[in-house]
Amino acid sequence: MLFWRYLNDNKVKIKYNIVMFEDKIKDEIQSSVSICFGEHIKTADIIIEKPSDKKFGDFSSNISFQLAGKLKKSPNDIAEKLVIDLIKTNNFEKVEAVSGFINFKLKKEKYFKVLEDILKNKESFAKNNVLKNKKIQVEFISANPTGPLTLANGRGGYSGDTLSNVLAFCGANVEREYYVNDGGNQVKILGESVLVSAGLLKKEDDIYRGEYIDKWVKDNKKEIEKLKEKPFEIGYLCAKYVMENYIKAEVKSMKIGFDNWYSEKSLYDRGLVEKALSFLDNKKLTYEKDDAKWLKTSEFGDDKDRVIVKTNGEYTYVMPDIAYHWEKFTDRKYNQVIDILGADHHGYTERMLAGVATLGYRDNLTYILTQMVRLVKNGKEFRMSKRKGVVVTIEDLFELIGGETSEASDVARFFFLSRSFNTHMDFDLDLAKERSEKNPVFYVKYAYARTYGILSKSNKNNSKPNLKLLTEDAEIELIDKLSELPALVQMIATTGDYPVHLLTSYAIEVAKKFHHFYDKCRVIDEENPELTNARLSLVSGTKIILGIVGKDLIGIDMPDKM
RNA sequence: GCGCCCGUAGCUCAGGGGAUAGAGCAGUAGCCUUCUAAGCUAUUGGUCGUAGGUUCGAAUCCUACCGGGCGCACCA
Repeated sequence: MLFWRYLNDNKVKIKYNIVMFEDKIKDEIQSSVSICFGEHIKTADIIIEKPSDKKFGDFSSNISFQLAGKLKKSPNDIAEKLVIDLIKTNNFEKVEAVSGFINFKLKKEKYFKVLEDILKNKESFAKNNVLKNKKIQVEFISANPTGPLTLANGRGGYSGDTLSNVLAFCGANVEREYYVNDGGNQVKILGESVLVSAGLLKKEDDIYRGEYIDKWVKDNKKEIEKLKEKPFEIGYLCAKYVMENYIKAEVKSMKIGFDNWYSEKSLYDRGLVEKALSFLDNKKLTYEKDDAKWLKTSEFGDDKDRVIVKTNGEYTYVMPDIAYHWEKFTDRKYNQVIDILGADHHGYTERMLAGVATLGYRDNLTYILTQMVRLVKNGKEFRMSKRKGVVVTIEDLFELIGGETSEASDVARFFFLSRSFNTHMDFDLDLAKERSEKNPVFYVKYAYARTYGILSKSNKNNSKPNLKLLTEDAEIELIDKLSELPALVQMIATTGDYPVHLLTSYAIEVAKKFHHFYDKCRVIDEENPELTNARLSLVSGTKIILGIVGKDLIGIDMPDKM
């Protein structure tokens, strides 16, 4: 009930939802309690929920349980007494007491207003302004430029992209950023790996291997020979190649658009690392010990202080990363930065949060950790052959899913997004490969294609639809489901852990309600143009909502035909 | 040893104080001279890891334990 608890707890008004009746219900309950029992209860203490089972009505209240102890009466007696008073208002078709709960059923015409709003406002139906004037950066993927993107990057990548979409829907000024680690030790290691591949260096451990390195070596023999004493420079060149030919291409095939590709090396080139360091020095947050320089992160929640300048004078990774975040807040002035990382970095996040706390921006930085992913095929973990390198790359994944890249990416996106970040995920290749109703992605896409099919088949009728004709359960339930989107979007953007996975569940639910409606209610009926017109409105509304959730938020293509 | 995450149907996962615990896949039985059957309907299947505690009420919160994953560098 996270969703409904949010609606009860939120301090911000939900822009539009059928739940706008919530406040009215609370007032009515308050007044009835006062009339029936002479007790005053604050509306803030009244909880309205939306029961999962429709037969319990549209809303329910557990107020009787809260009052039972105080009044020394059974919840059901209290509920029954309250119902008699509550039913006097005319908002509800039915108010009843069921095993202590009070259940409310809305009059049907309350739903028509929602559908009118969807048709009138289209995309903006789901938008709101709660993050207006907020400059938010979502940093994600940020994989080292030492090799192609992997499965884990896929999860983080799609999550970051979709979260950005949601934040933008709430009025935020969102920037997507990829931090290119082209300045650290891993670049030198990449350079050494190149030399190993070229036969100019003997080294067994701590090197990268893969076809992409061998290929680059083959095309750049001369250059490598010339720079063989400077592994960092070789690594830098190779990293550039990897960025351009692998990572950027993969990001593009994932249909993710970054606003910034931010270079780590540029931090050094612009002297920002020194600047950040002297800032910390001046604040007396550093000290010398054992010939190294330490940052007092333990004063900010870390379990011990961290070295930022090594004995040999080099920076540890902590220093440029702190400089990077410092720059985000002081120069670029983001109100909020959300970093998405794989769970194997969780030790790192604690350290960085402490590090950023020394700068005074602890509350402006949020880390999202996505748990591990493994591929499963025929019930067993799938592994790549040694020849291509042990890790599964994004390209491998798309190939395994099959079909066109764009479609494979949509499948991958939907699959990754349908699990909460905390779930250790098994990616079911057999289901992903399935191009049928079994695969939830196609289930949702098919619903959209159906709306298009019906609309294109119908004759345009410009007379104002009479929505009151939509009285079937299947119709009302569909509208009800459509009405939830605005609150869902807002909840995802403003709840601490950003549960974007709820979008895919929602898309499936809408598709399900729509398919059900399709089965129960014939839309185009020449004998009954008025009803046809009303139902076409509902189909249009569904198409709008599925379009928003699929295209604008989740970020998959929604085809007109399948 | 310490820290983070997970343990829910045969499988993959939602739900994270409320009413008989949900979905998809797998299984079973039906539905196409009618807007796309890539669909719909019905149905089988669960001691919510274990044991305590808090509560009118616990899958949900607390504690301990048992399983599994991942982290605990002057690597990044």
